[in-house]
Amino acid sequence: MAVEAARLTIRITLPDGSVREVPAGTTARQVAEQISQGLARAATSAKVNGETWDLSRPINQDASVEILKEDGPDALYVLRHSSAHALATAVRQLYPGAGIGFGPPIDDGFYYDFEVPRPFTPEDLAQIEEKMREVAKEDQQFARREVSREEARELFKGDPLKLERLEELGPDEIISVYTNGPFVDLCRGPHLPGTGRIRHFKLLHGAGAYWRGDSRRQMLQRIYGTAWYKKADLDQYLHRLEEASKRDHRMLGKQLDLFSIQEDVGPGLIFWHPKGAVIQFQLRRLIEDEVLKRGYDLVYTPHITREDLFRRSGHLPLYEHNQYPAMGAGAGESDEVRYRAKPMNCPGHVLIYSSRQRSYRDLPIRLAEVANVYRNELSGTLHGLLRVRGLTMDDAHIFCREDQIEEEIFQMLDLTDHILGKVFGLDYRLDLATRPEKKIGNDEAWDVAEQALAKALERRGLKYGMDVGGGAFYGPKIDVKVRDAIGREWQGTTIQLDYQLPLRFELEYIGSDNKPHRPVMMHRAIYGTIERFVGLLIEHFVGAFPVWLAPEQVRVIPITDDQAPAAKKIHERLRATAVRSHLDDRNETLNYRIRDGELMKVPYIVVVGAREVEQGTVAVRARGAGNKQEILPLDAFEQRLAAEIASRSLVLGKI
RNA sequence: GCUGACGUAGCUCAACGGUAGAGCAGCUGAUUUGUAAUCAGCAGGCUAAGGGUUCGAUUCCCUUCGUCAGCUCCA
Repeated sequence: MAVEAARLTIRITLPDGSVREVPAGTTARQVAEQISQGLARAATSAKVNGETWDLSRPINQDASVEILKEDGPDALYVLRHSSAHALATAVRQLYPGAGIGFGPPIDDGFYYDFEVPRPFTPEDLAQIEEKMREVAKEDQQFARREVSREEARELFKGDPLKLERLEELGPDEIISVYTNGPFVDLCRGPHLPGTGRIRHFKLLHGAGAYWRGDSRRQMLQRIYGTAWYKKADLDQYLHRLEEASKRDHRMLGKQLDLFSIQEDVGPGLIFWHPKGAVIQFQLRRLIEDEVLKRGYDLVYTPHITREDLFRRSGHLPLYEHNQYPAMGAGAGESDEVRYRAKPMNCPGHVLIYSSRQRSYRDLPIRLAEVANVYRNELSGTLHGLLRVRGLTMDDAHIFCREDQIEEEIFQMLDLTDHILGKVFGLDYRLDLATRPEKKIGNDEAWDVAEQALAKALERRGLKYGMDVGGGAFYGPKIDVKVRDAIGREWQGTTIQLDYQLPLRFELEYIGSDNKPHRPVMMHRAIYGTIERFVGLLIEHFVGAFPVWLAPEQVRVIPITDDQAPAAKKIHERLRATAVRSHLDDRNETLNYRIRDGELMKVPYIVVVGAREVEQGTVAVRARGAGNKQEILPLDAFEQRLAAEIASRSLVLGKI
């Protein structure tokens, strides 16, 4: 204590490496003012020894200090955090009894959760936004204060949600509260100097949200908003939201006539129209060809099975909430027999494995099946193709010896990269998901399994994140998150290790020691599900598929009826070489038909006029190329097209 | 499943509690087109379904189904 008191000055190191000696207790704002008034005005917060701090918080020790202006993610987080407080301030003024939950900054914005007797209506939101503008105009200063636990309890005695949070703070944690105008919040901070810096914001929507994210607890009313330092940034963000909705696969699916979901049949069940079915067909072909090259065998298994199978596998009762209820027995069977639609293929593949004796020489056995399964997903979670109840998994199960695990995982990661990275050009991110709360099997087995996955990932030199508690109930997994063009992440590929099913089904192989051993089992799906994958592809390509995947690859358009027979011949010749060609000889203008072809995102429009018929050429218009057409002999076009399809080129016109 | 909003022609959208409309698509005819919408005519609806209030309901209320956003869950 005596030593500290003796230190009247501290050393502040700035980003450029320069050092300033200032009195202890100097704030970042004072440091900024020393540098320049302009910097002080532009400052939003500061990085003190790597932590984001309020400008007004006294610095009492030697520190590195960086003044944060309005650019950069940290400064935006501060703005949005303060915006959340301004929102809560407004809500508290309009609804004095409102309980306050959490109000954090998030990507692109912020939210705050309120406990109110009646949910907010859109009109309420407009009114709240108005009030929030007043709060911003008043430029209420944010004041940070550290308080004792007792003091905090007193401060928030009317806020049960805050009290609950308060009691979770550890004994060593600093309890800080922030005050702006009439509003006090238990909050770690940091904040802007005042609400006056919150200028360009918009409340987006309200929604229910469970307190603490727990569906057993009360539902609070969450208000989402976005905030930016510059008006241009706000406008750009709102514009981006609009653009994003234009590439929504549900809308494009309708426009391009790819698929439908019909109320008469039920939610989450997909009708693949001819054009969408083409895409599914190509994906099936691709993966089936590829796994055959990689030593898998294809199998087919029943869609319904006796429910005892799922009892033995452990799906019942653990996974029952996701399964459709049991249906009755087949004719002639006992009334006590029940059947279930399969939610997963693993038990079926296990039965193929166990249908005969296996030798260590047979392993690994890799069984693949592009199969439909049915899962009774909660209605509120369904979302176009991205979350459905009738799923088509490109599923496979690998049965192998312990010493083969790492190599098999390694190979699966290679297959994943081949399909996602090379063929489709998608960026993806890996997560290692560990044991969940609801699980089967003991912790020792989980330890071994989790380590095996980590080892394979590391051997491949892949970066991965941890998803603690995110594993399947039967084993840990490596999940692949695919980012679509809008930036949202979806789980696609999944690679799962499973020690449980082999145990439950008492799987065996005869080892070189002539004794029975238990194989290890792995589950994996590269696309994840065809539905989700196609949905992602639609959004990724904005419906403009590469030629090999395009439902309609070529549209042949005769200029007048005189060329219709010749155009028909060209179309039929293309179709005979398995090119997906369509003839558009409708009684419409050329412009009309070109426009229609472009809107349907057909890669190549082949125009046939009198000159082309005479010379045996075609006038090819590539999608999106405007009126830059290319005239070439039909043979040459055919060859180029064939090469482009065969190479699965992602870029139009490139082989 | 939960909270809220929404559901009108094939699609996108209008219509104070007072006879349901438009554009596109479709059909018929004219037109025969050289690279993003030719013209005219016609047809298209138990306003998601069911119940209620009312002289009268697309409009107000209730129930069910579905969609959307978010939460929870998940491929």
